[in-house]
Amino acid sequence: MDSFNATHPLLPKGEKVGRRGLGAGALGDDTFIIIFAAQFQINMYRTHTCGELRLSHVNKEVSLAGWVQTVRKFGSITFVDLRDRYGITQLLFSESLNDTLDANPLGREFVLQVKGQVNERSNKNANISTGEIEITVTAFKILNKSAVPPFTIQDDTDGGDDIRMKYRFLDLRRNAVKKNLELRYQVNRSARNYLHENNFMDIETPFLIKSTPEGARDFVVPSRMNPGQFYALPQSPQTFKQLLMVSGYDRYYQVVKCFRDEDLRADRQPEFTQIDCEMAFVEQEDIVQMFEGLVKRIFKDVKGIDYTKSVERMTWEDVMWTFGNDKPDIRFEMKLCNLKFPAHSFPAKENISSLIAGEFAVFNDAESVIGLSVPGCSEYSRKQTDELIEWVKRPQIGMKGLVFIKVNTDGTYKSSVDKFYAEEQVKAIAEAANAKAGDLILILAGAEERTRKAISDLRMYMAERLGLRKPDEFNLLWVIDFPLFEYDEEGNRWVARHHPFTSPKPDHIDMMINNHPAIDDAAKYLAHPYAGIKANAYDMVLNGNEIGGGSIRIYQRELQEKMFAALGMDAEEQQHKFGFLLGAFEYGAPPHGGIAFGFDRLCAIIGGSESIRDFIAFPKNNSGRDVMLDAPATIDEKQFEELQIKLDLK
RNA sequence: GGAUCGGUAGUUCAGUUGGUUAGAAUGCCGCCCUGUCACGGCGGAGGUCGCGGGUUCGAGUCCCGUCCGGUCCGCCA
Repeated sequence: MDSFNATHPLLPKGEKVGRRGLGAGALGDDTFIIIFAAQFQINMYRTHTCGELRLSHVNKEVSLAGWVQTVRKFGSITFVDLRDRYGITQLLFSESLNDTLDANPLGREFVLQVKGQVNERSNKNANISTGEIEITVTAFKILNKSAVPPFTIQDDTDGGDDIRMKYRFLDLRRNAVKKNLELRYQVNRSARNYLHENNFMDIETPFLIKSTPEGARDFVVPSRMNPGQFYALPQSPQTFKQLLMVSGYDRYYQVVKCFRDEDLRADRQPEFTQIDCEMAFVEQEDIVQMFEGLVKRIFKDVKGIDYTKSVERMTWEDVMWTFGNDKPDIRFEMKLCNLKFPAHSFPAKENISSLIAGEFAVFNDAESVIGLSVPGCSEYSRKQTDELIEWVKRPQIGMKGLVFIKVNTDGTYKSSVDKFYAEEQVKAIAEAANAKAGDLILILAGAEERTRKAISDLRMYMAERLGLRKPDEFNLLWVIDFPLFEYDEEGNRWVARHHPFTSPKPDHIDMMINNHPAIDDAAKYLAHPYAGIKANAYDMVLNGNEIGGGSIRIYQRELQEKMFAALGMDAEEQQHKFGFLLGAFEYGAPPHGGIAFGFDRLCAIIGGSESIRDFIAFPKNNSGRDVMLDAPATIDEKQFEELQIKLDLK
């Protein structure tokens, strides 16, 4: 079995192993990055990695270890591609090893150690970095066999998502996944370097904390030592980082797991990672500048992009008005034309509904009528416009129909409402929509909230169709001045839009304190003074994705109590849930604020992918399951007994 | 909680209006091959058509239920 000749030393005589780089690189030096590792002598198993050898190594005696990618038998010689994390090196087994190979056949994914000489290839392969050389094997040892993998370990694998997730440890061997994890690590390093250089301190906060069911559902963990009681896993380290500010650690950060027991999406996992940051003695402007710097640094370090332009800022009202969405993609224009809207939604805006005055009942009956000018689509065929109509009728969008106006290049107009409006009127609408010759104007009508969301979705859909969402283009945006409150129609109460620790704009504090929160009629909520209170909150948006959000916090006990009260929490409940924080605010809490970035999502966007699962080593599936572990699972009877818990499943 | 698409060989998929023995590619196994690198050539094995029920002379195909997976809505301070 053992084809490796033990009497042969692994290495040429006199050469020492392994101390050249590993210690200095991996342990101490901040400049250590992935690619350098390939240049270190590794250890007793190998002198080089599979991505390392070049023409300059010719004639060297080396040993390599890795996985068998392919075996190509060619008469009496055999080529083997040996793969490790760093690359692929071709091995040549010549005729003299045939008998040994026959006795010890190699298969895909076998773990192999070889010793041999580096030789220049007669036929070079320009596709791989080691393509100019090969190893003429003198001895080999099968370190471990492998079962035939259920899918091919190649860039273009034949495996589907399901099987790859079940065998994720094999999937992770593939370049396509590996480069995503490398990118994730680079983003991590870049962020940590930037924050370290700016005097931020990484402080760990606990994972076993108390459940405070505001917002998302908590994951809970039963306590054996305290029967009947439960820990919760943190949705974020929010209160801890605020306490750290009270403690004087004025610049804190953590790359930290957060947990939310809500349904999943392609870009949502039950456990996910945030770059969580907090600063003391800051105003919004300090945060904005510091963390623009962070994202720009990541662009520079990871993508080599110099993001020199200033980051745009828009208020929440402006983005909702202009794009219908609080995380607009501003890589392209396509601004909305608000033809009709309820007075309460955007008080400062002039109503131009006279433009659509006429006999068209759909517009007349609608609360809102919003248009969108799509560049260069006036030539759309009947089939194409029908396609768009079908698209908005899908249940996810839920509109009843779609009105379009073609602004022809010859200056004429053709619309689906020609019989209701004179050409002059159509022209006026087109001008209001800022349409140019050759554009196609799409108009939706209906209830304000739904229509605004639908037109925003349509805007993204059209941009996608037109190829305007370029994955290699990055456009940052700060959305500021969010509403402090949001009305929860189901619970018939006001809830914090960001979280209850977010401070109101100073001018709006009076408004918050002097208006009782109770409201009987949900329909009245938009007219309620709370609807107009703005928060010191900000989101960072990248290419139509919210990548980070934060706020300047409340740091005075009295104001925090008013805030809790506004959310319907009486003094007793406040004390029970957040007594520790209110107490801390009495002992010299400094003004402070912070931000948290969705690390997985940031990596996915920078990596040009829609799904964050590609950037997580061991992700959960759509139902929150780990299909590799088959978790969650039931637990032993003994464990239930220890916890003093009895199941009573409905 | 809801909508929608899918489940056929180890894997990725095709499979007509319901009709003979369910196919292809790839992977796997065997033999041949001294410059391959998506090697090539010849041969072979491999199927509970997710599961259960129904309609029918006959079901991979139609119907009902169920399980699993993808995407989305609700939800995600």
